[in-house]
Amino acid sequence: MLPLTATARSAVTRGRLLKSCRLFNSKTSALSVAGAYQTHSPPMHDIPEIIGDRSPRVDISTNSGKLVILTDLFDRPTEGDEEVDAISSRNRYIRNRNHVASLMDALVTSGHLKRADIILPQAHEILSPEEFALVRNDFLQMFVKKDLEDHKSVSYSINWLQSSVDRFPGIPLDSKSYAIIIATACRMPDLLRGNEHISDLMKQYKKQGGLAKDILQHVELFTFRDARRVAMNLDIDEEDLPADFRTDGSRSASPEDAESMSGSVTEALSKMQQCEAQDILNRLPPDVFKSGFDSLTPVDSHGIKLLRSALKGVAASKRPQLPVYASNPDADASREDEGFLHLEEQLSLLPDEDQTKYRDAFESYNMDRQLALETLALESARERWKYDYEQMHARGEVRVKNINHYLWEWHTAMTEQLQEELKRIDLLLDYGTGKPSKSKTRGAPKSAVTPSDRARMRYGAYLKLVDPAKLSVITILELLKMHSSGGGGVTEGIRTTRAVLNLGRAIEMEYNSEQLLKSDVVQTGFRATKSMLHSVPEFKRSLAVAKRITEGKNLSSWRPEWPDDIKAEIGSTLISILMHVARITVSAVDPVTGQQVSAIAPAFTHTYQYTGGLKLGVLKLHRDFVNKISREPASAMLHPQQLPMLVKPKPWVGWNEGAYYYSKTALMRTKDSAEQTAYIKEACRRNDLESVYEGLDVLGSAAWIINTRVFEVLAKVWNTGEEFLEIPTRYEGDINFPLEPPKDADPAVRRDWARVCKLMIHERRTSHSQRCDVNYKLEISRAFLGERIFFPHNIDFRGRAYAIPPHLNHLGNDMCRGLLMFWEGKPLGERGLRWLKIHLANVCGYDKADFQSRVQYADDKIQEIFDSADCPLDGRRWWMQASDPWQCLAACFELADALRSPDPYAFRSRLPVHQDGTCNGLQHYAALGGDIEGARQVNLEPGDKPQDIYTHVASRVHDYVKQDAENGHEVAKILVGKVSRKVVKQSVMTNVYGVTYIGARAQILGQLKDTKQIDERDLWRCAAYLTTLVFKVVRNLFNGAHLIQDWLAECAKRISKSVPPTVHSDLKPNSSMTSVIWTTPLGLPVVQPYREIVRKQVGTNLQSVFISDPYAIHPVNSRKQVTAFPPNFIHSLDATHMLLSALACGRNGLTFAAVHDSYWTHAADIDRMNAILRDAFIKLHEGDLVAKLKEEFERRYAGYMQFIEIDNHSREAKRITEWRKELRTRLGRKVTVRDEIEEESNRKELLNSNDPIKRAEGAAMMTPLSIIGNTDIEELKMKRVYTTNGTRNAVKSTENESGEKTSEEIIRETLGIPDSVPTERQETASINDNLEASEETMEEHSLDDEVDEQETVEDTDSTAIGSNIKVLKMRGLGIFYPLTFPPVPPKGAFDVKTLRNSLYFFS
Amino acid sequence: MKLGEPGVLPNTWRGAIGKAHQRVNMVNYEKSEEILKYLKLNEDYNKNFELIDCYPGCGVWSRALHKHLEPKVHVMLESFDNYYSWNKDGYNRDLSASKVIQVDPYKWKVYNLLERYGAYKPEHVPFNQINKSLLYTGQFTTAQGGQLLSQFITCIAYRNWIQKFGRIRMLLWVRDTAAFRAVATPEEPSRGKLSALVSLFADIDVVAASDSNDFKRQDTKTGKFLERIPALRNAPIKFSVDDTFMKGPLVLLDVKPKEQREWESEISAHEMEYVLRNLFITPKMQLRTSINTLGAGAREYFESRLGHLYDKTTHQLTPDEFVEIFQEFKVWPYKPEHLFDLGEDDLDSRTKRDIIQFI
DNA sequence: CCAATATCTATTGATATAAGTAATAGAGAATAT
DNA sequence: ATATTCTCTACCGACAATATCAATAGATATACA
Repeated sequence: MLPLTATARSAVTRGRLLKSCRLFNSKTSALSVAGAYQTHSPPMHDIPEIIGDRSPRVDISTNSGKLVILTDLFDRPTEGDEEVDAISSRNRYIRNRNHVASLMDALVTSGHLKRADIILPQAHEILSPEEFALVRNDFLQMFVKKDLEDHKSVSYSINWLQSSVDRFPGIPLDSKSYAIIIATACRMPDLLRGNEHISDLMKQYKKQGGLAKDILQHVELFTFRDARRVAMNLDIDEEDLPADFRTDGSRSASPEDAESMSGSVTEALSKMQQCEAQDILNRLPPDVFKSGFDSLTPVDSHGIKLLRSALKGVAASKRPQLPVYASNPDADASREDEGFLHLEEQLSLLPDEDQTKYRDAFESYNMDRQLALETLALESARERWKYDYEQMHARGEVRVKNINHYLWEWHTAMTEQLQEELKRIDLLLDYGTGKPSKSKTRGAPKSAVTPSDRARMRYGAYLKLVDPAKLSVITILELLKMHSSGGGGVTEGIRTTRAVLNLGRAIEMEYNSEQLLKSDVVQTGFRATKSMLHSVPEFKRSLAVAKRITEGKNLSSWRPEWPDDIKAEIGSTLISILMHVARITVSAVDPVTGQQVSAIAPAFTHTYQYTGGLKLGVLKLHRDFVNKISREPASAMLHPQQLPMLVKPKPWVGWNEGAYYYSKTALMRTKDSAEQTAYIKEACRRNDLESVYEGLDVLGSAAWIINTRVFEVLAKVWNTGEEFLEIPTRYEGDINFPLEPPKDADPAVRRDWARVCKLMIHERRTSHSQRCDVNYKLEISRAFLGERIFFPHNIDFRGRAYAIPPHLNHLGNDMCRGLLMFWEGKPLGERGLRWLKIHLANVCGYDKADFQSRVQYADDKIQEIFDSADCPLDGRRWWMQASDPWQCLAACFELADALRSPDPYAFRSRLPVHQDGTCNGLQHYAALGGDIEGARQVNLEPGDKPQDIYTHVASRVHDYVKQDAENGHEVAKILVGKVSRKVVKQSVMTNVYGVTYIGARAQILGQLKDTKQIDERDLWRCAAYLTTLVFKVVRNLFNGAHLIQDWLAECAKRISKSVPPTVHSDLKPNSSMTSVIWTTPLGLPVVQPYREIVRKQVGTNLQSVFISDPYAIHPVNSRKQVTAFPPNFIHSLDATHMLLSALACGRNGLTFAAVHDSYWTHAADIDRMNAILRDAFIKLHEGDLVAKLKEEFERRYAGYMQFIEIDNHSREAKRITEWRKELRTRLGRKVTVRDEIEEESNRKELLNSNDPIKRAEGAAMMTPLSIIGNTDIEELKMKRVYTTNGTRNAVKSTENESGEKTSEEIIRETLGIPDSVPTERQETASINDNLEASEETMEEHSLDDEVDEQETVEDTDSTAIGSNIKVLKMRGLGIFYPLTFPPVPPKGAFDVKTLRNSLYFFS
Repeated sequence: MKLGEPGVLPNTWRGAIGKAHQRVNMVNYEKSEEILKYLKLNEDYNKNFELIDCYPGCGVWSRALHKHLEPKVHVMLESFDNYYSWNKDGYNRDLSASKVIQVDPYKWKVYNLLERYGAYKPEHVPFNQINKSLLYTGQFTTAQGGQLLSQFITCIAYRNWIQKFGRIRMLLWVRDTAAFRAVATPEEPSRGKLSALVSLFADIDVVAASDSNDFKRQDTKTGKFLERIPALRNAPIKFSVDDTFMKGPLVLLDVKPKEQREWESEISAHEMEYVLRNLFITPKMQLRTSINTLGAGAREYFESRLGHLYDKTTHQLTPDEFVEIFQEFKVWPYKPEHLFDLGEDDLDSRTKRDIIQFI
């Protein structure tokens, strides 16, 4: 048992939240990848305290001896495979531990014990003994419960128990197994028989060597009374009883009390919880409203109402919503929406006592509502559908059904269908097997079990875990959500694979939440017990129970993730059922009669697309329904999972403990990588992530509120259905396709026509998606209007933080950001007002001037600002021209309010003000490299005004262009005066991410095209030319950065091609298993997940889907490892910087939010935040991070072998070759990588032995390494040979038409037709004419220019850096050599501390 | 003179050929003559016709064809430098009334231009008879051959491209991998969309094929269809790998477009493609099931009209039955709003804007 | 009860699918010679 | 072992080709009305 984590947390007051969370302690399950990690302890780097005196020490030293190094990741799959093979069962669909464990869980939980019993042997073979013991006990518990129910006895269970010993040798029954039965035996009506059983079992257990008291140790199973009975029955000494069952004098529980506790503890406690809830309900309002907060009343305290109105569920007093947004909510509603905020504002007028009281009540109230939000949202959606349905029927309006009407119909039909399905599953699971049927044919009987029935037996148990009505609601909501959020790369509809997997996952989540809730009941029960049963020993016991259950939960109920194929089967089953029942009325024009006809059609269709000749399954929603969606508000289509929270998120305490209270959320968004998961779990287990947790908690505890005024403007605009900023027009009706070309039109014409049509479809679909997205955002905003909301955060695998709720969060686009502001207001003060103005200038895009100018900018525009604030839509709409219009509008509101308030400095501002890193990636690079020039360019160095790197690069590039132009460079001439900031910006930015020449050129091409200043025919050459220049300039400017980038890449290359010292399977020569892993200064292990993707086909109800087995470990994709490492490393640093800043801000009482490299806080606190974030950056970079990284690599990959090539003409190479030949003859077979490495490790073992003879033996042994001996490996390594001019392209590309002549030229020439253009050219009049014409002119032009180009390109070498120097690669002899890393590039003279005074570092 | 022997074509070509190295060529003149005799082409095409000859390559087939039929116009379209000059200035320099043009017959535009500049001027002949004023041949023996074959067939369905002049017969050299898809009949394993289209719009014959024995022993997959597909195995004329340059499996297909039938005027080939494409996604499923891929509610709607076909699998459907389905589909009120296959639309914003502007 | 066998099923691996290739260029990996 | 061809081309949030068939391995019932 580990000590409780998170206890040493800082002063952040979490009140009861924290208390309850501690119970959710994280334990790495015994089943996770075993952590045979090595711990070295190099000297600790003494890191001085960070930021502010109130800050406790945060250890940001990377290498302080706490690396998580997991070495046995690769062993397991191999063993597992063997095990699976050993099973050799036809029912091999049970593939892995996860599968069998989850299946057992499902079968047991759903009560299909017979089937579970059949599966059990397989579990026995696949699972480890510990795992199996847990699974068996789970089974036993359910079995004995049934036994008691059915036979009023436990004798069957005892029989089963006995046989179990023989059936599963090697896995003795543990104390819990006995405890389970004994505890149940206590409840047998026949007390005597019960006692017999108890003593028999006890005897047996003792015979097995167990102690009686161990049995009673399982306090969660026994009631107080039963425990006493057992003890009495067996003459167990009082002292041997667990403390919980001792009578220590204070016992006062009446028999009734005790009786009420019998039966399942959980049930009883849940009863109590209800009491408590009732109690809260009764007690709360008077408490809350005592001080005259009557306006709170409309939002009653029973969370559900809020939930309903929030999710537009049934509010009995309200008329159903019109299918448009009320753009100006009526006064009442408005009051209601703003209720909490107004109250909060007036709070300061009250005595402290009342304030505290109010706050407590408010938290408690929100806690309840959060519970409701997380647990009842599905019902709420359903209620809403039902309500709409009934309303329409009551009014007789059934001709045109609205969405909710349909959804209700589907839901009811689907639920019914599902129940049928579940009945069938029941039958199959209970009787489907072991019932021999007869047949006349030889061989296996033609059983009545169809293939689909067999499938049912696979997934049925899982399906039974969630209530059918819930299944149906989830299915509908999930599909609608996926439909609107873009189907995963398909233009129309949803990828089937995505749909089935997501849906399967959603069901699993629901099940897990329910289970969690059940166990949570115990906790809340505990709270109730505390208040109600103070002196009863039962209380103590329940405390122990609660503790045991919550602690044990992680251990005993290893709730394994459902395998993907199961998810797919469940998802596809549900979808097929929905597809079967979901119907809508559609109408169309009969092409023959011309009449309007209508019919009932399925709402969903399953079709396919071909992409590149490969099939792709797609689910489509009927277009009539799609139209409905874009017309009607998203109302009850909101997916209730992962909404913003009403209370502070549960603090993070483990790899899946944090954020929401009633569902598990992963701390890290992993990419289905077992490796990543293993590392993060291990790091959590070792409490390495306290700082990360705390940082995320700070981000999560920022309270937000919807900016009502922005919301109103948005809603108004939305309702017009017109295009507005990024909101596209609402299209309805069919797309107006261009006329199909005549049948005999040229294939090219036809192709172009099809392209145009497809594009129009694409456009339409995109704008629909966008509108849906806005719709969702609006709907969420609307639901939470006036509420204090929180965004729980988690991290990606590099540590960057993201808000979990999708659609609406502050990381979203301009609109999302405009809609959100801080809940808490802080008086601006003088500085705050200034920052507010600067912020306004920033969001207008005026962010490249110095601060004073930005302030001036805001002052100058003050009339516009007022106008925008006063009449956002009816005025001059100045805000709309801003680069971030919605945020600008919000800023206008805020600034106008502030300035107009009697005392602007006292104005309580809620608007988050941003400080953005100026090219943050380069900032980190510059700091890493101590690169003075680079540091200046990205404002690490103090300056009077901000440096804009993009402008700078553009001007340097332009200098070159001018110079070349003067020298007669034709392309340069074209470009003079046309190299703008915008043209180079993207490429400079992406340079940090390792953009290639080709990629950058494409970007520049696009930008050039946009300027429209350059002739089409020159675009390519210009882009190519500019790209080389941009690369050159950037490399010069950030030389230090590039050295580091190269160093990082080189390390990644070596690592990803290295092999661990112990190779367990023969590798293909080029496949390596080592991914790049490093630890951020905050202790987060980052594992690059890039591996070869291996997917298999899995059949489902709809189609077969192609999914990967996430538990298989595949060779790394070393290319991806290499190219992604530099950016990932930098991102892991910027994430660290952000979390450090968050930590410090949190501890200093600032509200803090961040979008990676944009940090937000109240205007008034910007100065403090600026100091904090600078300090954090300095602390981060004070140590030599690159050197530390190298150290870490050297430790982490100690003993790894890298594949290098040495000069095969060297003496050593020749000897190695001979040695290999020798080895080959010795082994009598081909030498593998493994052989060679084994030889080497043998040698090492001998050398390290204590036995001198062995040592001598080792010394005498020959391996490639011993051959190389002390020779400098760098000398032996193949050198890159640079030669001028590659011959590569000389031979290539002769297949093209000769020269650059157009086909037309050639044809004319060959046919001897004069150049005069014939006049009969107009003959093909169609949409093609334009196309063709333009094509031709283009080609003619390029022909004209061709001569020039050849000349100019040849003799301008000023720009062609290295373009005709090719690396000639020669193959050497490959050997394995201990992995080493190149020396880190020398660090420049820049002192990172100087940035403390840099105003524009973040600005 | 026999090509393909060392020395006749310089070995250096191999390395220098680039993509053209994939092109397998018929280089046995006698064999070519044998094929031509078997085809009895001279009954239909004698002197007074034009010949479009794509990728003559080594030029042996072209030469044999030319000598055998003596077309009044012989247009050779050869994009690859070496092959081009080989034909123009070398091996085929003496052919009368012939032009070697260095353009890529892969490109549709080329045909427009050739027509515009009068490289060939075929007569328009009604669709009730084969147009004997034009013959189309070529060696489409790269990996793209299959694509071209498929598109040529589609062109027959649309009666566009050269097929707009009438029913133009085509002698197409393709690889076995391309040929076998086109020649399958209902219920044959390789029956698919292409062969369905072929059987609707053309009579196709395997005239000659490589001898499958030449490819048997190789562990590579090359040429295995020669063995597996009866139509190829039983080709009237067999030739050996030694008859080819670049030694690969080769099949000569004789494609004769069918006459235009009445239903063709009602049904857009676009719709036919859609129906075929979707039905052949699940070739072994009954129409009852597969018809649902045609659009929402298809099964229910067509039950009364096509129910008699519902038990058949797509794989079993005959051309006539397809026509029946086309015709019903044509008048289906609830057909999808468009019939495009939206796959492969990685249209970036630039192209998008261009095209939008164009509209 | 066993043995042998016929028959059935699940699993796995292989193969085909569609159908314009609009361009660019250089390194690294994979495959063929 | 060396040469040629094939592939991919910026990071993260946000993963996904499918139908069909042949071969094979494993399970299970068989001789009755």
